[in-house]
Amino acid sequence: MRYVPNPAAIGLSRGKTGLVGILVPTLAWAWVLEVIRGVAERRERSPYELVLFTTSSQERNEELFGRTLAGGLTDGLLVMLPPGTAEAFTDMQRRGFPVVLIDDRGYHLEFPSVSVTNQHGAYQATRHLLDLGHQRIAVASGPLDYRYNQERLHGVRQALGEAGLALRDELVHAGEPNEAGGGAAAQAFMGLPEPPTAIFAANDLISFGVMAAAAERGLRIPRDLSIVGFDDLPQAALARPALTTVRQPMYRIGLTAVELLLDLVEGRPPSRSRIELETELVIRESTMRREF
Amino acid sequence: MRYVPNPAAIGLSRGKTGLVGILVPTLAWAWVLEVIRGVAERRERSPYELVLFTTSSQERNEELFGRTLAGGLTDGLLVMLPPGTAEAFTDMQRRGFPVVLIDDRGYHLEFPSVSVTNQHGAYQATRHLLDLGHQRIAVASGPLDYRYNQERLHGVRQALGEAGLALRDELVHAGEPNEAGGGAAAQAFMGLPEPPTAIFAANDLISFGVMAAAAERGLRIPRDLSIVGFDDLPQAALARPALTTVRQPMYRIGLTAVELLLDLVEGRPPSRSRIELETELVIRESTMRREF
DNA sequence: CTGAAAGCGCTTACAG
DNA sequence: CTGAAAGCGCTTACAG
Repeated sequence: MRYVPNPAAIGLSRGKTGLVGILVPTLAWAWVLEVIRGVAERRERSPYELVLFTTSSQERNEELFGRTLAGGLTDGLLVMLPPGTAEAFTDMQRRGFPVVLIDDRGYHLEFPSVSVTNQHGAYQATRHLLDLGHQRIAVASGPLDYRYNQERLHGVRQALGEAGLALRDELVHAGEPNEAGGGAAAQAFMGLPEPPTAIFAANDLISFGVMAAAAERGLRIPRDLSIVGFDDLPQAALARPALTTVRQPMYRIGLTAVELLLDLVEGRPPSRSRIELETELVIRESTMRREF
Repeated sequence: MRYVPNPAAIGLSRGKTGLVGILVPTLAWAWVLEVIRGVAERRERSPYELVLFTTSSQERNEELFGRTLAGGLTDGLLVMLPPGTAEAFTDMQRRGFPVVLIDDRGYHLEFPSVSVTNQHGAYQATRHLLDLGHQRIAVASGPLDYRYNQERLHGVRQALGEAGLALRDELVHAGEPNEAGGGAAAQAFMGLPEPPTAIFAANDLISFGVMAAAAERGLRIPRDLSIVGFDDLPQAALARPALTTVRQPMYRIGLTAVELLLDLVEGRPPSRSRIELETELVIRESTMRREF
């Protein structure tokens, strides 16, 4: 009556563990947590439990993961992949172990994946700035070895190109994907003979760094400088001024990714294995018509 | 060479699974995520993996959990316990299964637990308001069947008592622990013949609701009304005005709780089994000297 | 000290 | 259709 089957025994005899894993680089980023929330809530309607793997300490490298995971701890894995750490997972994937990549559809064409329209999002953001009369638009990017940063840069180039403008080298800064990187970018741009009138930042944290650095130099946002971010973190709406940004549907990314993974784990052919979700431009207070 | 032992087989033969679980009511609350971050990062330095259980859908009730978990999925469990759902865990605990409660040391005296100085935090917040000259101080509480809300209320009473003041019934409102509850409390208080000049809210979300409702009525914060919250959510520092609040060390709660759990799981006698962490009053912009 | 066997608690293919 | 047996991949107590 109060019988509870032993999961380890079931796992051993059936060759399935009833666990599904998610591997994240860190839990310190708000958007990672939103993805996990999407995963966890969708998972509740499935018989699988969720194992949370983190890689924030360097010791747990890809080999360790390849082992732990390929060894049969989980039946399938969601991966937010840091660049250059794909080999172990490629191997797992080849042996038929279900792996779904989140937000990295570029590098590993053989993997099922869920990502967002990075290029189109950046395109929309840039169009918004162009529509407001801005011509000198700079890009405060994160590291360009991340595929999605490349895609966002392409989106900016595309919009500028359609307007007959080129993106000059001095108006692109690739640095850390956080406030410090934004500060560095702002400093570089503001030292230019002709500083930009608007900045597209590859994520919201960079935007906040730009805003802080601009404020320090006495620049008023958006009057003196328009800023668009990317992500729509919870802080974006609360910042002063509230940040215009490209929203990523983090929760839906997580939800979609588990659904795809569960299909693979249970042997159902998924309807699509490379899914791209729409971003959305959220216009708030940090952008305005160019007045000078 | 590339041998990877099978966790299910190890688990079956050794009677240990190498997994440790955390059961949370929801992932929608920022502070829950901070606790998880503390747990996950501390866990990295251990051989255990982390299973994330959520109860946000009502279907997964305590019995289901008692079964899944007692059945041997994990070697130990961290529990953020909703009130009145303790029975299954009490049972597990009695049978020697390691369970550590987070933030609920009141109800279940037999459990190891990690909590914060709720009463003292509220005491400090209230003292701060008294020091600013406030005499009519109201409490916008969450549900009083949560032990920590009771403790916070006691802290307020204690500070008022020391100042020779009593907390009158009409100055206590217990409602939902969110913005809506804060709005309702504000409405109740502002309709009073003698409205309060300061409000202690049992959490930050309630504070935000109070602030919004006050703003709607044309009250300026802190000039017309001082507000203190509890939690120090990320939004607290970004709110307008920035919220004075009692900080809970969420990250450290998580970290401390896993350490305690790992001690129990590995049979080490923990140094302390009922741990209370210090809160800290963070004074920002939402409180000021009473001027009328 | 080494190595073969039993056992952990299930599932499933198979004999009756 | 029912029930006893084999097997999943380890660990560990035990025989040699």
